[in-house]
Amino acid sequence: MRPRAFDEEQALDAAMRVFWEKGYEATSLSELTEKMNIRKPSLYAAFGDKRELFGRSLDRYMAKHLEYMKRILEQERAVVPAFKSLLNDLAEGGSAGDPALGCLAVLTLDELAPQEAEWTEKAWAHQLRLAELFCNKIVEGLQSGELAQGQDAEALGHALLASVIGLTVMLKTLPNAAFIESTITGTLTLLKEAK
Amino acid sequence: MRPRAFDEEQALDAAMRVFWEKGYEATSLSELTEKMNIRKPSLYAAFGDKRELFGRSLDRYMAKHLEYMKRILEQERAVVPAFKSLLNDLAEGGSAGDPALGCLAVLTLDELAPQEAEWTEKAWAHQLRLAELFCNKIVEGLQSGELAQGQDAEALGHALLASVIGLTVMLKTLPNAAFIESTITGTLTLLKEAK
DNA sequence: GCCGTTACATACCGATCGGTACAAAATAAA
DNA sequence: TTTATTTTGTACCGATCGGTATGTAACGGC
Repeated sequence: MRPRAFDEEQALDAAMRVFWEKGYEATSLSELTEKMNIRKPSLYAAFGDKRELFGRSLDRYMAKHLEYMKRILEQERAVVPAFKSLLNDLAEGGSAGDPALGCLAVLTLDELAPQEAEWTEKAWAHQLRLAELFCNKIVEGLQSGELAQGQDAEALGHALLASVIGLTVMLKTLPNAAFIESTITGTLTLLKEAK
Repeated sequence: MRPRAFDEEQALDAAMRVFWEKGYEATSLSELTEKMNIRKPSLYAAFGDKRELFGRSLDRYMAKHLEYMKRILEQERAVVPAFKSLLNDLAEGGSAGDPALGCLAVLTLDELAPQEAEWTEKAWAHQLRLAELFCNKIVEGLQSGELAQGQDAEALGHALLASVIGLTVMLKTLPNAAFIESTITGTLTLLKEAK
């Protein structure tokens, strides 16, 4: 039989990027086929309809994003420097190199909740995984003695998640660097180091 | 001449509510006219096109929202209880009584940035006003001696803004109350009280 | 070579999108 | 009561939306 003339993963990456930039509603089939460089029947044969394609794009995004966050937190042993580099990395555009892109999972929550339960639940599950990541890192810091005792790891992890989400949204408008830097400084005071 | 058969402010409120629930792209003229209870020619005569109507809805939202935030922060003299009640109020749905509604200004940033510069700048200006509100409140706390000295009011104010934005997005998916409570607890540790 | 099967590009579908032409209805001014 | 002016409801506009029917091109198996 005739083989695919396009690479499926590559096309999916292109679709993910468009959804990431524009969100679900503002993304048209025309733009998708253009950026994916395939025609509509090929798209429907390979990915189903627009909804299904978005679902797969979102899954792909979250998998990559989770790995990315994990890697950054693991690169630094110490907790505070780890979160510091995570926030700074966000401010510099993260894996995509563009701070104004924001986060597809956050955009999904904001744009599609509470109407599209299936996707917002997926996107929220991703946030829960991030929260767990953060909490674990903080627990490490408490056990190693880097962080001052008596802090609520779960509360701090959740608060850091909220901060990361907020910072991501802020960055979409490209506010001045000083504002972002100051926001990061303030956020990091959440974590009290042992003296 | 023939007078208007509808109340303009009331219609604008209805429009604001629809945009608030669905965002700009997912809101159709049909739904707008239905919820505003007017026909399309009346809408266009009174508000211009969809873009203009959204602009006026956003302005109205931001004005109300800013007043609302001001009022909450002013109700409590002390800084920490003030922010505590602000965050709890957010979690209970704020002025609209529905946590899942989120914030129209945040949705505008997330959905329309960086494509629609005019609106994202407006929505960002609103965040700056909120940041100033937060910073001022913190400065008060530092001057009154409620807060421990040596804290960076600006950094904390900005970090609180990020937290509020993040929390707002979280609430759109109605996660369980314990998670939210824990997030609020963690966020409030940003503010260190004098002993 | 041929055949069966699959992917391809073109051209098209009904529905809905944002937006408007038009004429009837309602009022204030004269 | 007439007239000038504005709003209203209906019915419609071209464009674009997401999605598909159809015929042809490109391959693997034989």
